[in-house]
Amino acid sequence: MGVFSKTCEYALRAVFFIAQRTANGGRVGIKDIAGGIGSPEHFLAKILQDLSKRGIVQSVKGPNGGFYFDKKSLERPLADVVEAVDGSSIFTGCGLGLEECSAANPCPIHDEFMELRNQLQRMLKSITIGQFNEELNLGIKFLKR
Amino acid sequence: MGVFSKTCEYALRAVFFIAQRTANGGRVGIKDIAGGIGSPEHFLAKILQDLSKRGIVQSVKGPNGGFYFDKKSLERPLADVVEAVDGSSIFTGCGLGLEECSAANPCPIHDEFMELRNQLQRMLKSITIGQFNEELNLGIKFLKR
DNA sequence: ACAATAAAAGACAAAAAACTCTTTTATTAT
DNA sequence: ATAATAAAAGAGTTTTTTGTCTTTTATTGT
Repeated sequence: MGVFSKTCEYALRAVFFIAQRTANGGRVGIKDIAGGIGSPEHFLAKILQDLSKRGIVQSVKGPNGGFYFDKKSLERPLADVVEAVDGSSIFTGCGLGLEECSAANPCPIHDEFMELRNQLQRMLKSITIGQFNEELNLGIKFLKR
Repeated sequence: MGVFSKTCEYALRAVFFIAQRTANGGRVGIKDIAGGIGSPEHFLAKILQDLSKRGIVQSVKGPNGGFYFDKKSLERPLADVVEAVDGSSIFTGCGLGLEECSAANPCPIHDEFMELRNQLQRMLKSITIGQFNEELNLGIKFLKR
């Protein structure tokens, strides 16, 4: 098990892929995206449908249609994608799975975990969807394998 | 989804519980443990059987039997429990789920994630199973709810 | 208007994780 | 030796996650 669900991993990879491919206009189809990140096509389609409904990614149907990001969306932090897919519990939940874990009622590792989660949150809030377009173009960063 | 699997969360809570209850000798039965941490009894039994086979927790059958920790085991780091249950991929895996993510072939968030994982590992290696016995006794830290 | 295209939606199927119940085995006390 | 106890083991079921296939709807170019 990773930090994120598989669904969320696909979502993040897809989001980076779409950003890179549509930074200069145009759209990418689901087949290209799925191929480009190595994910099951129809499964990814569901994920992107959901992100589209939530307004995180843009899409149009029909010929020359596909997914893309507008300027504003490219500035969105990764945290928004993660929260949309996996929920916010990843930033707040207890490390030992306790429902009512809090500073007043802490599990043994409450403090240490809080720090970790805060670091994750800081990181995901500081990274934007469009941030790696160039490095992906240059082949310095990868989304497959 | 948490950082750990549900199975692992139960394991960690159980381990803390057993440590506290057997710090001064004796054993705890599975019913007490499951009740004490709020987990399904038979499911937890499986988990502890596995930890027992791996030598992380000690157990004896029969009357006055149950689970316990010997002195040495109390000094074990939490990382050992986590690795036994969830595997080591939690310390090494790619944040975006890529198989071949590495410094030479990095995903976009490779560096940031590595730091996070290292912090998790440091934390889990520095905390021991028996470390919270006193605070649990005093009712300062909790394993339920 | 019509055909082609591509996302959206719906209904499943497979696999994995989480959970339950029953039987067996080992240990202890009498 | 025997009965009681408690973990170990086995054989399931349920739920969640992941993945597939088909049909529908919206858009575009001719």
